[in-house]
Amino acid sequence: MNKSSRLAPASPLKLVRPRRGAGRVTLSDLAAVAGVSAITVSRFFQSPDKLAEATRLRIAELVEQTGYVPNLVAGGLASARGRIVGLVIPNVSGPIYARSITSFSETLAAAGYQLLLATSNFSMEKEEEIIRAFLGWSPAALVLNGPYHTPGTERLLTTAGMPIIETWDFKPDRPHIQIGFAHADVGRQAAEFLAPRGYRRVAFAQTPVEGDLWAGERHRAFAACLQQEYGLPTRLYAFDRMDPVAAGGEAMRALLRDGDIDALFCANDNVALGAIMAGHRAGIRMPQDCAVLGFGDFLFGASLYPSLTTIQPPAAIIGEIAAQRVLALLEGGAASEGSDAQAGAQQRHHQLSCALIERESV
Amino acid sequence: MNKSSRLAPASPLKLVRPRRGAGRVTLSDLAAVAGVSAITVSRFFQSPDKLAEATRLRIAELVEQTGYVPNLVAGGLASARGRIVGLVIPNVSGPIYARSITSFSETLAAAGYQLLLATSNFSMEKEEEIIRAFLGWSPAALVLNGPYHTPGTERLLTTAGMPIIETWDFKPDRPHIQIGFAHADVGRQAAEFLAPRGYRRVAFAQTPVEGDLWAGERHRAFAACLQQEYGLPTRLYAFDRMDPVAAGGEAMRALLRDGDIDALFCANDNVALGAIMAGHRAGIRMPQDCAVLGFGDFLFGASLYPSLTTIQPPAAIIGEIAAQRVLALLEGGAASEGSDAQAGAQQRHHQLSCALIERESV
DNA sequence: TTGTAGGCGTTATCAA
DNA sequence: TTGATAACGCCTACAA
Repeated sequence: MNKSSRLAPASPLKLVRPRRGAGRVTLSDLAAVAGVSAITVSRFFQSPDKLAEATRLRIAELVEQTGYVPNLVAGGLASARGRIVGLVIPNVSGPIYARSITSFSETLAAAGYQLLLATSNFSMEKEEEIIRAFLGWSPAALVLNGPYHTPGTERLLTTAGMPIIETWDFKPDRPHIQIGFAHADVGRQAAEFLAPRGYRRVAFAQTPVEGDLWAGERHRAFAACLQQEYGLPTRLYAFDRMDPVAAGGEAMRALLRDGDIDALFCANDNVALGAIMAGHRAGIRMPQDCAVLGFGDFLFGASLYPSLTTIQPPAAIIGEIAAQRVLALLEGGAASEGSDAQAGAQQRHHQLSCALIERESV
Repeated sequence: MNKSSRLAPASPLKLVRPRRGAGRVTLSDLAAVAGVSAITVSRFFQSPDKLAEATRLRIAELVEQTGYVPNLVAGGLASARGRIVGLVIPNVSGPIYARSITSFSETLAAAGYQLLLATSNFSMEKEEEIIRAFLGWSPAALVLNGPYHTPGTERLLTTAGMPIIETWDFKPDRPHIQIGFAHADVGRQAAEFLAPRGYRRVAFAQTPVEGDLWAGERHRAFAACLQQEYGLPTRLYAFDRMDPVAAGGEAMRALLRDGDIDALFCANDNVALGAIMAGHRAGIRMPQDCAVLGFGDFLFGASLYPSLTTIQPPAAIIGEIAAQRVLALLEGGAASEGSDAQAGAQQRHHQLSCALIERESV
């Protein structure tokens, strides 16, 4: 069948190449040289324990000598399940998702899965495009950020026929697996941390990143909790068209001009960094003149002056659970999203919480 | 041929599903409904202009109604060139590579390519594993960081038969396409910036990230240039087992203890951030008591106090050129790495340079 | 402008 | 423990 399965006369291991394909050594080439059938070589990779010792060794040697790498594209087509997982995130630049990606991809890689990655830049339309493109690769699973999608995306997802996981948020009524935390909880957490410490004139510094709906959720819950539980108003400082650190700086400058704020909850640690640096430049003492609370627990928080009190999302955990969840669903054979009766059902959703890291800035 | 190409009696668009495959609508299904052959539907996606207006419209409508997504796995197998590009980077957490990934993936996505991503964590062995796994997907191209690989990787690369691009470094004698800058140049650039400004007691703050060989290259060239051109010694502050920001803090504290350093060149901006914050904590004035020079031009540099003078690597440009280079090689049909006579030859290597962003800290 | 035939490299299925 | 055969869904080559 395979015309390339004869050997070049001179060197027994330099195999003749096929005409159209990638030009690589194939399973059949190896099989011909080893004197077995292709399926036997296939089994060498799939379930080596089902081969006779001698066969296994012979094939192992050949694989070593030829540098054969199985064609996963062909395998994916034949088995209808490629070992590839699609991950769509808002951006890679923010340290906030980076930690999730790292733990996610490392856990998956250990199980032999590869990561198809694309960034939506906080745009639901772009997310839909990406998902459509991903689906063409029949990924084993799809991991998205949060529950905000276009109707088109929702339609794609319901018919996708593979595990769909939404991360970094928690909305219990969703049809897909959820691994994350409620951003409203974070807002309340911040309010209930600041108010009892005597802060009465409180503000929120918004991130300038358009489409980051979560920052808005944190802000609303923060303000609502302060109002309802403590009768306190919240001022909002928001600036467009700049990076988050600069926006934090602007917020701090505006706040000092207004002169009546004693605690600033920042949309994230980058914003907080900008606020703190602007505070230094203005010569104020922190937290005495103005306390600063962050969100994200970025790398630099502990090294700032004052070191940053912040709310730490379970970034690495999210990535790890997502990966484990994917693997459990796939390896367990319960790959269909409708299989609620399976083992996954009781822990379909993972509601996590954020830790408040108390340092100097509050 | 395709047993699923008949319609279910009740609803004209609910297609019968095949037995073994992914269970999705296929090209043949669509073709049967449209009353054309499969290849015509294929052409609808490949070269729509070659179809008759009426045919195109009919197929377009069907695609819309069924939500058909072409199976890229099958397409990749048939055409031996999947629209997928492998990218291996040291890590996603550092903002330094993030910008490259973003511009790279966005340029590629616009051309319909997907990104297979994995992180080597600065380990050459892990890089080899990743590349081996990637090769199984027959990526259209492979983009790596720098020229440091295991012998096994080198072997894989020479026989891979696809464009290989090494980024973020520049070593002209490499067999693969290079897009980056010489880190030694950065070291010299720093030396020739500091020395003429009267800084005589100079130190380098090393990053604690093991395997980041480039920081070492910058340091060596920095020290060598200062020694040879200006007769100045360079002190090295290096700390292990901590994050880069903390290492910068330690460096600054050590430096202040030693009391005889007036300029600190940091392995990157995270290290510089730590140094500046430790400076604030110690109550020194910067740059008067100690100047700080960074590398990387991270987001926060402009917002620090003092704002950070730093060396800006062409991160986004690297990603963009890499993507364009990949596309040119692929679309131009010159996908083979040996095709030097092609258009790519004269700009095979791209040596870029870094800009020195002068702000307040030096 | 459209179609036919055959193959891409692997795995599922069934049989030995 | 191993093999023969037929998909998997699409694309290339060639033909009409």
